[in-house]
Amino acid sequence: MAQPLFLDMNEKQVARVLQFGTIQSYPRETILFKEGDRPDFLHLLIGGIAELYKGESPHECGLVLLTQGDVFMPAASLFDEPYLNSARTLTSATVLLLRADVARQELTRCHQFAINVSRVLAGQFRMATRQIIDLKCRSAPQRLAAFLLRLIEESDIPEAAVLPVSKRHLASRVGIAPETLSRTFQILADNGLFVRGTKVLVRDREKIDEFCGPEPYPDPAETKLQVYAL
Amino acid sequence: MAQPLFLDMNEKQVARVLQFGTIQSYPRETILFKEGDRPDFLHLLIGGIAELYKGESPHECGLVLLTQGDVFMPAASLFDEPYLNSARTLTSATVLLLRADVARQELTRCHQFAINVSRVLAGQFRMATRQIIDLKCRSAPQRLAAFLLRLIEESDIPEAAVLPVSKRHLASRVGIAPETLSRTFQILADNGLFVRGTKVLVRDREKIDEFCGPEPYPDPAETKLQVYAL
DNA sequence: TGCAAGACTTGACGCCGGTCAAGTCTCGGG
DNA sequence: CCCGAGACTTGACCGGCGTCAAGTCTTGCA
Repeated sequence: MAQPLFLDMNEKQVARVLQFGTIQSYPRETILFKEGDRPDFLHLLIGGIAELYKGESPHECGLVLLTQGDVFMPAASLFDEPYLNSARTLTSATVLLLRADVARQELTRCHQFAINVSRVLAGQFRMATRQIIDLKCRSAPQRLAAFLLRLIEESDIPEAAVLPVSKRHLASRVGIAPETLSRTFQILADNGLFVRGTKVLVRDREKIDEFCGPEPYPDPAETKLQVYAL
Repeated sequence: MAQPLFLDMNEKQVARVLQFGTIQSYPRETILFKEGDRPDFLHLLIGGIAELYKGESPHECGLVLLTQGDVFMPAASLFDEPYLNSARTLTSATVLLLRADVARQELTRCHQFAINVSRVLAGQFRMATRQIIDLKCRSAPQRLAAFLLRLIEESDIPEAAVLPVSKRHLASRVGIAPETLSRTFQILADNGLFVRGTKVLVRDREKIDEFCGPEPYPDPAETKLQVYAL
């Protein structure tokens, strides 16, 4: 596991953070923590998909999708602030739980760990900034297209991808109603991007890039601040 | 200046970061950097008000307002990533310019600086998260009310405040058109929050808190991750 | 294999908020 | 003192997206 949090740390240092850590497997739709909670653990997602979300059942809305390798909200865990949002698994998932107090201590003890934390936080901040830009500068169809294109970048299949979550969750992540999502797929089909079932397919790259509008997401090759979140 | 970036660092360490640093004063509406630029400097705002924004003149939109003590996008400067957005002064402003390469080196040299960077980034990330929540879970009037209430928290006058920027910029920050802003003030007036000219006044605290909906912003007294941005 | 529950789609409709256009108000400069 | 430009407001209109209500399609399970 090339965990950015442990980059360039020696074995002893890593062992110190992992001390008292446990690996847990959860079924789908398991709540990991709720907004307002005090963080006891630093969560590292090892497998499966999880979601950060806000609000209660009829009015909840998704904030981020987390995939393998992602860290949950170190901003809260590492500085002992209450969570701003809740988290749950969407698929069955396995999580590495590190004790927050141990991690916090390592922050003050190991310089390299502090550097790594900075880098991870910087990456997450840029992700968040991009999402703000998306919400403020793009229409719903543009946001959806941009999201799908990013999905395609990260897939191994060229110019295609598979939806990692249900359309309901996808809608929530993109910030639209599920009904609107369906209709929006039709709009995208007219612009070179097709979705049928869980398969996503680019038929006209140029047209859909154009449709997306500003910032076709900066060249990922340039990005040293690795973040896996969607 | 109680700059969180320099917290608990000794004089020598601070001096090293400040080396080659310069203080600049700019008139209003000066562009400090543009999206896509490579960061040469780490900007610290010493006085005045600045804005992070995205896009070109007719389609631009404001992301954050920065005030005294704020750091501009360390996520970009400290890890040598291109800026995701542009920045400009709104009022005349004075800025401390630190060389990005010097700061980057200090990150790897001084443990305490790395810790401070983590804390600042964590605070900025939580700010960003809150804004995402605002955009996805709140209506325009709720966002505006929440923004004004936060302004009031930070003002010295109890239950009142003065708008720090023009209404056009305020509208842009909240994510609505200037015309909508005007109309929205009337809605807020019916709910206990009055704005006339540049003066903001709470007449019915309970009613406006209720109107704001979810998350009346967590008790600032609890928040150790100091951020001044609006 | 068949049913029931949930996921997804489609249609009708309404409202929030954006846009365009025409005022009014403010303020600095000739 | 008046003018003009820009900030702000007000009104009319419209389109995007949410909501409600029926469908249809999928899937797990008996």
